[in-house]
Amino acid sequence: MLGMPELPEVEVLRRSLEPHLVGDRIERVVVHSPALREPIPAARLRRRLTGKRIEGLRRRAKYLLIDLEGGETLVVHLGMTGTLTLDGILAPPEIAAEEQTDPHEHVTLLLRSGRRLRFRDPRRFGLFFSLPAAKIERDRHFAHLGIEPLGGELTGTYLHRHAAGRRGPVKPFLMDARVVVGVGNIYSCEALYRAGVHPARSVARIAAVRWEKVASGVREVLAAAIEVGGTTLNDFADGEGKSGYFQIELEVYGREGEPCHRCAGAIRRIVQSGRSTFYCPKCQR
DNA sequence: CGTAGACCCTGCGCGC
DNA sequence: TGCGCGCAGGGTCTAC
Repeated sequence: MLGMPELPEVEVLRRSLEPHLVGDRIERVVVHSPALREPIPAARLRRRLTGKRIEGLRRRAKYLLIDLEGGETLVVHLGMTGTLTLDGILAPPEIAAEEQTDPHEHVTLLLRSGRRLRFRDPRRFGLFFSLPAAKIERDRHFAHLGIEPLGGELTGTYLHRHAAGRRGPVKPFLMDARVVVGVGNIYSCEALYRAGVHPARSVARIAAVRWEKVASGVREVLAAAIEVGGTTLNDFADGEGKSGYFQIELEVYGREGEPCHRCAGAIRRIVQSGRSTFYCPKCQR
């Protein structure tokens, strides 16, 4: 399985759902199985969501934020295997036919339009809860989060400054959400390949010019993935129920032993912080 | 304080 | 062919 919902996938989902959801209204909240990484607060959701109009969809890091009339915000995180699909006109027949018999469907929101917004997550790494919009910034899921990678703040200078006083390798540093959000395992590998920086290189040993390349590597690989519609995943489906679709070409991730597209040398795999890292030992120093 | 590791969970690929 | 094992991993919490 290559990849999972990372920032580009969530952003693509947001864009695809927004025009269909805004203006619709949540008629009923049905929680089929509350068991997730954190239990779904069924009673609160029923109380705060029922009857509310959907005002807009935002994204913060990999969280999808659905703003509702009255100031409540529905927070959805897809974890590794979560999907959010809108059925009715838009869902593929096999999903529509399953109705609520799908054992992995955790929540169904019945909308006034007659459509249903379904959240399913077999591996249960996702999150589904709500809170007042005004409290998001102070909520423990959001309070520590760093900058958005595509908001214009991600520069070499920013990374260089945040690396000061730190010692670890650059790849886990890039994945640290306190520094910059939304850079997961796949895209951190791809960004460092683009930048020509070795994933095990200490952040204390990266010069300003190279930090600039790391920053642009992150920005460019994420922007490219969003443009293409997110990387394809077996488990991922966009808001209209299509499973995966187009895919940006991954240069290193999942390509251990295969030839580097630039130098033809073998891509190598190592483990950092318990996670697979792929890189080209010749092109990345 | 900064970093490393455990944990949550199930589908799937692989080896025997 | 069938089965069992180990890997996949974001985010939060705990341990050092």
